[in-house]
Amino acid sequence: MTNTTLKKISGLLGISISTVSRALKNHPDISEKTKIRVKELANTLDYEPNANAINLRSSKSNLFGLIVPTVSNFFYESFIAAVEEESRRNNYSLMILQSGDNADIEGENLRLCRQNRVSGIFVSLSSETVDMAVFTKFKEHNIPVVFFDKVPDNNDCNRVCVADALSATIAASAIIDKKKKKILAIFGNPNLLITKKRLHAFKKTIDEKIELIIEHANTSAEAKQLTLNALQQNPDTVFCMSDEILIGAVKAIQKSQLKVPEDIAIIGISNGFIPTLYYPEITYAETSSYKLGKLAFSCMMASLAGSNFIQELTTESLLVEGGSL
Amino acid sequence: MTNTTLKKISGLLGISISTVSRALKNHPDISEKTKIRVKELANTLDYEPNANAINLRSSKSNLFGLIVPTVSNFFYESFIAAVEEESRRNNYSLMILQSGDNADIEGENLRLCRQNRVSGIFVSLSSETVDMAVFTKFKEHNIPVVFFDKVPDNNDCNRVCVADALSATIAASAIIDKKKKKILAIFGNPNLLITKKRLHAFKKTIDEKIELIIEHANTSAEAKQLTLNALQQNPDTVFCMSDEILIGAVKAIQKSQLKVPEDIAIIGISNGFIPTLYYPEITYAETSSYKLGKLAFSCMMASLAGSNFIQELTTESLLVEGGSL
DNA sequence: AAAATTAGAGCAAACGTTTGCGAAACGCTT
DNA sequence: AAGCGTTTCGCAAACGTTTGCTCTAATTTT
Repeated sequence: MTNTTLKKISGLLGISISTVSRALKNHPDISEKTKIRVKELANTLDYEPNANAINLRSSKSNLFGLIVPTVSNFFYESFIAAVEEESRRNNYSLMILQSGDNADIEGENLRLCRQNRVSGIFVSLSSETVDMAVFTKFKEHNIPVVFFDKVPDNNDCNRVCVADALSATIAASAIIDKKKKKILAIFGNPNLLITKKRLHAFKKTIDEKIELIIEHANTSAEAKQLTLNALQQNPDTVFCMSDEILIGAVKAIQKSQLKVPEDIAIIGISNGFIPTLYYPEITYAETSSYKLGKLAFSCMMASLAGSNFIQELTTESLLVEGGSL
Repeated sequence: MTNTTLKKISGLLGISISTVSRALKNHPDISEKTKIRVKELANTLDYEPNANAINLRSSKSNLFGLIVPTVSNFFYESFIAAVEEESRRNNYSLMILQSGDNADIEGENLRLCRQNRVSGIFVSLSSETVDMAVFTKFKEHNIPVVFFDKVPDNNDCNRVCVADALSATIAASAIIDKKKKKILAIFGNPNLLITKKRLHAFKKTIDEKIELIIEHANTSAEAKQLTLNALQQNPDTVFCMSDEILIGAVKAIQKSQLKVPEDIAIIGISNGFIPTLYYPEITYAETSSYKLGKLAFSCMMASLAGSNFIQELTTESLLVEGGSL
C-alpha cells in the first residue's frame, strides 16, 4: 500500500490540497463539516505527514545529531538516555552515530549530520581527532555544537563536563576523613585533560603527611597489573580515577584475597553502575553522565534560543558511600 | 550563512541547476571543464546535498528506526552498536528511540518512524505492549519489522533471539563435565518466555543424579538475598540465568567470603561484559547481543530485498571459560 | 436595495533534488 | 549544401507540505 498524502485525500474528497492541510490543522477558515470529513478519511487511511516534505518546506529538521566513539559504554549510554528523553519531550528526534574512535568515520558522521540539516549536534571527540576545522563549518551555518566528555582544548566552544576537579576533591576529602595514611592513586592517560584536572585537584587536597603513590594506567588490564605490583608497598587505600581503572584494581585486590575495607580501602570516581556490582559496594564520588546529558541538552536549547554565550558547564558531584572505605 | 544549494551554485556559475546536479554526479553528458568549475565552487561553498529533498524526491529515506525500552542497558548497547555499524556500512542512518517500557511512548515512537518514512524498524517490545495492531500498519506499508529480545508471541513476524535453549544446555553440560553434585540454579521471572526456554533446557540437560535447587529472582537484590539463604544448603555450584541475577549472586558469595571456585563454583549466561569484572572471571555461556545485532541487520536486509520469508533466527552460543567453574 | 463584510475554499509558489525529454551547436559525411 | 550524429546543456515536472493571496457566495450593514 502506497503512503497516504494530502493529495490523495483531497482527490478522494473532491476538495483542494490546501483545504485538506488546513482542515487537519484546525484552521479557522475551514468549516466543521469539512474538517470532520477530512479527519475521518485521514484516519481510516492512516495518514501520517511526510516529515521530509515538512522539513524541506520549513527548512527545519527538529533533529539532533549525537556522535560518540562508541555507544557501547556505560558512561555514554546514560548520557544518551538523558538526551533522548529530553529530545522527545521537546519534539526533537535524535540521530546517533558512532565514530569508533576513528577521525575519518567521525568526519563522515558529521557530513551526515549536515546533509540531514540537523538543528544541532552533541559530540564526544574521537581520540584521533586533531582537525577542528570540520566543526567550524557548523558554526558558520549556525548549527550549535555542544561538546561533552572528550572536549577540545580551545575554549571558544560550548562544553559540558562532569565535575572533574570537584569529584577528585570529594574523594580525597573522604580519604582524609578516614585518616588513611598511604594511598595508591591510579589515574588514566596523563595526556588527557580529564586526567590532569583530576590529578591536580586530588594532589592539592591530599595532606602532605599522607603518603601518595601515583600511577597511570590506560586500560583495565594495566590497572590490574599495576595494582598487583603496588600492593607490595602495603597501601591502606586505593583511589581509582575512573570505572575502567576501578575494574582492574578490584580484580587485583580480589586476586590478592585482601578484605575490603579492613585490609585495604577503595574509593573511586564513577558514574554509579560499576561500584554497585561488588560486595562491599565501592564508595565513589559521583559524576553522573545522566545528569551530564540533561545539562548538555539545556546548553543546546540555550544555544538554539540564540544565546551566543559560549560556556563551559560542569555537573555537580557528591559522595556515594558504599562499604569500601 | 545560509546553506548552499544547487540553485545557488548554478546562479553563481550562470548555468542551469540540472547541469550542476549532473556535474556533481559525474554524469557523462557534462563536459570536463564544467564539471571542474562546478566541483570547485561546490567545494569552497561547502555544499552538502539536502537529505530531505533527496528523500522526498526519491521516496526513500535510507533510515532505520530502532526502538528499545531503554538505551541504558548493557544488553541493548551492544546490540545498538552492531546495528549502527552495519547501517553505516550500508549507507543507512539510524534513529534510536526509547519507549521507557511505556506503550504510549512506544506508539508515539512508531508514529515518528512512519512520519520519517523509515525503511524498516528494529523493535524490542516494551513490557506493557499488548496491542499489536500498531505493527500491522507497518506491514501494510511494506516496512519490514524485525523484533529482537522482547519479541511478540505470534509467529507471523520476523524475530531474532539469542540462543536461549542452547546457552542453557551449554552451561548445564559444563557443570556436568566438572562433576558437580549440588547446584543452585537461579532463573528470572517465571512468566517470561526467555525464562521458560532456559529453565526447560537446563533441567533437561542436568542429570537426575545431580541435586538441583531452583529459584526465581526478578532483581539483582532478590538474587543476592536468595543466594545468601540458599548457601545454607551448601551447593557446590551456582548457575545464573542472566547478568542481573549473576550480579546479585556474586555479591552474596563475596559477602559470605567463599572462595571461587574452590568453595563454590559459578557459571552464568551472559552477554560477556559483567563476567569479566570479577576475579576470577566468571565462566559463562555467551549470548552475544552484538552478534544478535548483526543477525537482526541481515534479517532486515533480507526483508528489504523482498524476502517474504518470515523467520525466527537465533544466534549461536559458546562456552567462555573464566576461572569460576 | 446597494454596499460592505465575512465565511469558506482554491491557486500557485516555494522548499532542493533528480531526470526524461528536447534543443542548440558543432563536426562529419555524402 | 543538405543531412546526420554527437556533445553539451536547459526546461519542466515531480516528490508532499505550507501559506499568502485571490475568489465566490452568503451574510450583514447602511
